[in-house]
Amino acid sequence: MNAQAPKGTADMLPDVARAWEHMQRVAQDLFARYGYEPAYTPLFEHTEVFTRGIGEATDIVSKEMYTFEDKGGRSITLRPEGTAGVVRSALEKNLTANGAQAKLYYSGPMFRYERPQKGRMRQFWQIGIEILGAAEPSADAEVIAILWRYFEALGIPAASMRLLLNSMGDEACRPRYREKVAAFIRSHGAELCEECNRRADTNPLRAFDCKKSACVKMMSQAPLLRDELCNACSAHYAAVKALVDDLGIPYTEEPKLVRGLDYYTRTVFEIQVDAGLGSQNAIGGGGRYDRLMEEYGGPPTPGLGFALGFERTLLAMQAAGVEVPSPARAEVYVAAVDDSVRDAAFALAQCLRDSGVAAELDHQARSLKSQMKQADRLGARFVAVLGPDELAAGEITLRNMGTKEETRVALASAPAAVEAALAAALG
RNA sequence: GUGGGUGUAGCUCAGUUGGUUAGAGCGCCGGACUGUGGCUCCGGAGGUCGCGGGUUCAAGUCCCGUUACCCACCCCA
Repeated sequence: MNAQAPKGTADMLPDVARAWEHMQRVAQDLFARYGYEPAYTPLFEHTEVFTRGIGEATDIVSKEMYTFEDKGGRSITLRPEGTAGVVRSALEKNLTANGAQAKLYYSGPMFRYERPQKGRMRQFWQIGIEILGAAEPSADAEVIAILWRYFEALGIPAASMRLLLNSMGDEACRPRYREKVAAFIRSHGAELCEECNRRADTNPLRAFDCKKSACVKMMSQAPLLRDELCNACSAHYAAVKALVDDLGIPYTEEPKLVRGLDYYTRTVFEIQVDAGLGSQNAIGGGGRYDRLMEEYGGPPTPGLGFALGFERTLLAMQAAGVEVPSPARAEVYVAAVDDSVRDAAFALAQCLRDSGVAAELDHQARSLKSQMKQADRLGARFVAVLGPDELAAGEITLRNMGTKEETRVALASAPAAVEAALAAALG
């Protein structure tokens, strides 16, 4: 059989998995301080959850979803992002009934059928938060602050991060603006690419995302939503900016930041870095989606959130020279001198582990020398040597790997002696 | 979906104008006064040279195809 992982997937082996767990721990600790609670929704949903939420015309829905029919004839899709499922769940379970507020965070794999490259996978992991039922600008600023602080907490220097901010408007001003952009594209069709011309009908705002130089140039003269926002959106945006200013978090207004999902309203934001990500640059982003729950048939419920990419964030951390903490695999290595004491060594290791000490021992019947080498490699501070001599005397030889000092300790009180020795060595 | 690059030991790679048993470093295993690590020395294990055709007396080395990975376009986390 073919032992290769499918295209666009990657095994998370110890080095990466350790980083992943570290990132999760930092996230859990930080998010909890802001009052967010964990919530895990299914990895797959009814396809409609995504088509209605993300939007039929988006790249994600139109060409990147893993969609299949299950044995019951339902159309199922592996989640390409996390927000849609969380909002669907909040609606199903009535988490925001009677004006209640829900603050949730999650992490897990997302799936998009794309050509993989640096910082872009078919299965990729995201950590995200969502706050539902909160319409005030302070919610926007809180979510932005969490994302910023999270990257800082991981060791990515603030100076290497760029926070982009924009407002997408709402149902009062966006449709009007959309038509203006569509009209602009049609009137300059000759100078824009084919794709952008098509966008005039499907999703005119995406023309701002086009990378072709002619389009970039032309679109830079297109009307900006900033100038078309209704009073309410304009006031909301101003309030968010003022709050982020007060937090001392630097940002750049990017009127062309439109993001790839249709559900966004008002505030959208993205954090980018330049090093380590190949041709990608966004490590996290999000925005407000005040109409999403209604789109699912629920009551009008404001909400917003962010998602950050694990793989990209790790790349950014590596580019910044961040060392992921990695504990020693063993505090004590139990070495058996020969076969006659292996069972006793095994029992000793278990005893140490039961008392809370990280203990390792050999399972390959290796020589004592090889076991010592192994102990060194694993970073063990002590080796408990158990041989026929020790066993006969009811003792072990405890070797301090740093000082090479050896002391005889009673086997029966080994755990306590080891703990004391470890405490002394560390203190 | 399109384009470019690369596929040789666990890892990083070298393999000359096609020519005898395919190499190095690191890692791994064992040994260097019979029960002891980090340095050094010695020895050892480990490779269908991505896969399939073709050219040739002879191919890791040339040609064709195929596949995988990487990178880029597109888009996004």
